[in-house]
Amino acid sequence: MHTIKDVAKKANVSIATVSRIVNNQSGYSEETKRKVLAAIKELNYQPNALARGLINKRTHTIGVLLPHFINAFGMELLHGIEEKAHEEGLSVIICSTDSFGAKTMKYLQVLNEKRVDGVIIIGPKLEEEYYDYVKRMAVPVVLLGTEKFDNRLPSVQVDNRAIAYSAVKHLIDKGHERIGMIAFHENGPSLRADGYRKALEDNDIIFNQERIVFSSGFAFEDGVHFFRKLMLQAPDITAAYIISDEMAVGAITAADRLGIKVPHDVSIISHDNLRVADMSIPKLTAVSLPLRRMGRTAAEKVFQMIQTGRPSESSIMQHEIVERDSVCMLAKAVRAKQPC
Amino acid sequence: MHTIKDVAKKANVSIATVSRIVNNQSGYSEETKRKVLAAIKELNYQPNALARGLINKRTHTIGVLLPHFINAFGMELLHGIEEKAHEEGLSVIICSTDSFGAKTMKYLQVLNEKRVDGVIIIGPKLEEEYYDYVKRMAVPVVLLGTEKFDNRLPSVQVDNRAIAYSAVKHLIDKGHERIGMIAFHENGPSLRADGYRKALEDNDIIFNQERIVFSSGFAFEDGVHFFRKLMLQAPDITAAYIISDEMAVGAITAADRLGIKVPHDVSIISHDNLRVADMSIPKLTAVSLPLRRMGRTAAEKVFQMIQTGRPSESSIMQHEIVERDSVCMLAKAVRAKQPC
DNA sequence: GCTTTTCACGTAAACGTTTACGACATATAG
DNA sequence: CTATATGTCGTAAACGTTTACGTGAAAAGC
Repeated sequence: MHTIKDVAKKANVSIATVSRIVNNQSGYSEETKRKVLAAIKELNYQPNALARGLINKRTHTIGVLLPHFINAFGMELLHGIEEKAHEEGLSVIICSTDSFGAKTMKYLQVLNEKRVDGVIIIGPKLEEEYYDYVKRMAVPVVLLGTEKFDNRLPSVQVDNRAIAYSAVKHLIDKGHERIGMIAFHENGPSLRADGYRKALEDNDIIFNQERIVFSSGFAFEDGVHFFRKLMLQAPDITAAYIISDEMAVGAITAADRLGIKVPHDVSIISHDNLRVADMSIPKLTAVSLPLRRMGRTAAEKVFQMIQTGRPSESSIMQHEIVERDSVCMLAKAVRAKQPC
Repeated sequence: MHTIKDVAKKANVSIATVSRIVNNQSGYSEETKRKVLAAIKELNYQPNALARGLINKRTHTIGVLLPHFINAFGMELLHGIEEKAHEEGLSVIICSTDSFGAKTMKYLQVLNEKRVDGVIIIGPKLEEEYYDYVKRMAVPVVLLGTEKFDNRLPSVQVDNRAIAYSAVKHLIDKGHERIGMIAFHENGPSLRADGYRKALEDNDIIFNQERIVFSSGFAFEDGVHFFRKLMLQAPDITAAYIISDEMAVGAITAADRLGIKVPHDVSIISHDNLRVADMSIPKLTAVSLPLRRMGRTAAEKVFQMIQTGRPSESSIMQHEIVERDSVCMLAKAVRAKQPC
């Protein structure tokens, strides 16, 4: 591995001149530039980013913390981040904090020691401990997720209440009234459950506790389990809003076993719109989140913050409903009993 | 951000002593150790990895090149890599070489400039250009993938011929004889198509060109398209080996539209055994690849190479068949015409 | 009690860059 | 022709560590 000194020697100039040429600043003749460039090519010299970083205080590297690696959801975000980051000349170090806990702190320390230029934290919420740490790190941090707001730090998120509202409104527009929901079990009040409730109220449908069920996860298995539970609790529903695609697929499987046809007996609208939404039978009508774009935006924000040194605004991304085959119209006449 | 000097000053010792304590070497009294540790804690000093790397020639960072980010397949591999890497104290930089091409070269350069300790390259094959470059980088490189062998570099792979053989053998064991395949269209001879053919031959079933179809991709859409094509070319098959889960799901969708029931009319065995295999209806019987473990193994190999300085052996990972619901037994009596 | 070993440190060079400063030569202005 | 500006370069300090080497004191050996 050659250093700038080797190049300088070979080109018969000082290292300062080589440096100037490499960083193309001014202060040299065309003649010497040629010589130096030739030497660089011949030795195929690559500047040492460590030495550069040491003096410039820029590593052109950001860290991404994401829980539950495997999740397709996080992957889309990560993809967006990586894409944008590399466009801006940033490398990304991934830290998968699988079992949320002590590991995260370790990762933050590593990122700090490596002097990353910024950090993106994916996840529902930010523990106080982590917040304190990143604050002391004094690098740009942006939050990327779907759940709680932490307005002490810039974030890119979606409005879960509005999303749930849209989803349920869509079902209502299709003629459904007895609408179930598989929500996520949180400590505090659930934004999505809120939106669900609000949509019902705004359309003069009375809220029925039995029609909402709280899952402990977002996976396929949770879908089959909690859909069964939902149908047990509220057998008369004609539609359901399910807060992840995987769960929705699980619900379809469960429905299949229960002899319930989707969408003929019960319509399903899901959340996220990942690849799998397009692969199930029937294809899922879903609220689509611009995950890739969210990742890009997060990367853009850290980049901006790195450049300007001042905190960025938070962004709330728009969602949209993409209609496929898991929701069907319920004619007013048949609303009573029959399937559509 | 405090440096070792600040700590030294605060503890009234030299920076050398601080360094020794931080790296816990010998050469100081318990007394001074206490003092220094106290100073470190008070300033919450974190050593600068750049400066360390500069002098130690170790960055404790590896790079991972992976094409087609989005793919769940690559994600499993990446997950394994990340897991093991962090266990060994290595950070991982991801480089998604989406559009295979010029981007890869850029990434390699970046990794080189950042002086990563090792590189893992995920992908079917290694272009000559990249090979030359990584050779010049003179860092441990391991190949991770499923396709071609490149025995100039250590790799972790699976034996695709054996896998195809197993898959087809499994179908034969279940009583099938007219077996189709959706293979991947490659320039050279396909290992998987080879295994398919061999399994037939070994069981005295004549190979029929019409029963094999070559896809240009591995995605859902390819599955629906090429399954349709397959059924047009060879309407009499009772089973098919399809080389990706997503394609298999696509095939089921296509079958559904064609009025073909899986597995009653045609059985399907797929490849990879990703999460989606468990989520389709019917659940897919599949050849399971230990992707996570493959990732771990790859990371382990680079780590080993970093430590010892000598190249590692290549590994071929074992596969297994996990039986679910997409393959059914064909009784000898009914082999002629009826479904099972 | 004197030499030798051991221990606890400090000094300074090195890692590979960037960059402020100064030196010298040439061009420009008066 | 002198004074000044401009352009091309080199020297050396700095970034934050690690580590070889040296120093002095205390401990050990005789």
